[in-house]
Amino acid sequence: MPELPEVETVKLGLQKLLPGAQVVGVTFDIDKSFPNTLADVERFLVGATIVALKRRAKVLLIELSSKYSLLIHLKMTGQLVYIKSRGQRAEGKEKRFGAGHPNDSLIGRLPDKSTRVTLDLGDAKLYFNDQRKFGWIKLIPTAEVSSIDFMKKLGPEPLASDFSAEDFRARLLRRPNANIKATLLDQTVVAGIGNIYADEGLWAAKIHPSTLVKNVSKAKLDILFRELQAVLRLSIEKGGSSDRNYTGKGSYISFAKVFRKENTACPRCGTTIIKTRVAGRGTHICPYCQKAPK
DNA sequence: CACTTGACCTGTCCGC
DNA sequence: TGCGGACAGGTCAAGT
Repeated sequence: MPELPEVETVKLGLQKLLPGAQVVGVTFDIDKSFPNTLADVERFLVGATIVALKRRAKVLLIELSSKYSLLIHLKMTGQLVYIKSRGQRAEGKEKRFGAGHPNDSLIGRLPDKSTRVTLDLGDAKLYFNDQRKFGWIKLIPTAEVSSIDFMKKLGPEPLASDFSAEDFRARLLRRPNANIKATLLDQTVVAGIGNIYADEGLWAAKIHPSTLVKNVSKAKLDILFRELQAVLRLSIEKGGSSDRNYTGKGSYISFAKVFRKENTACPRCGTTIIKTRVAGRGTHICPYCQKAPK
């Protein structure tokens, strides 16, 4: 899925389009993607006005005037597509957000078989598409959002102004015997880091992803903290990594140093980047800069 | 308990 | 062209 920078990009894009819009209708199937009851949806979603967009970790929050919020997790292939209704459509009004989608070329012919939920906003529609069906949308009272299981377990936001290198180190060290990549991917340790930014951060800090947390020096953990923040910030600035998330944006992936760069030269030392497997995930490293632990 | 691996789904790509 | 298997930016349950 979209990781923290991608979801932040979705939020920033939709923030310009959704607030003030009224939800006049909803089309969905009650399934794992959207577990709420029809009664709840009719009562707290239909008729409500969108008030604000927020993000926590990789979750997008759409706050409604009904005091409920839509929580959206895009997981691997989730995507939000905003399309002005026919007749009111102006050039460039189709905006797609989130992971790449095989039907991008069919934009304007939604819904399609990957569409799980359609919000009718009167003069526009917002589609939640998710090919692999891992993603979800939940309608939850805004006051209870932070106390649902998923949100409760999340670690701190890595870019929060009060999140320090000391906090970062202390939290990683709660899993001393796990490898550092798995620990970075653990959302209860730090929220929002996924496979791309774990690989990029570890490369920047010259740490092999298989290294046990307890074997990474304090100095290296401090460097990792700084580099991860830098990589997340740069990606947000570039509009995230999703190659097709919304037209003309999402250029971070072209700034990636190792992610999906196997068989190319390490920009630091020239050694060929390799792809391997760590923590059950495809993992990209420079075998010279990132020495494997003994 | 700490940590790792498989499953969840659908689609694509790659080798035979 | 067809088929099997591996893989995909995430998270949870089940396994060791």
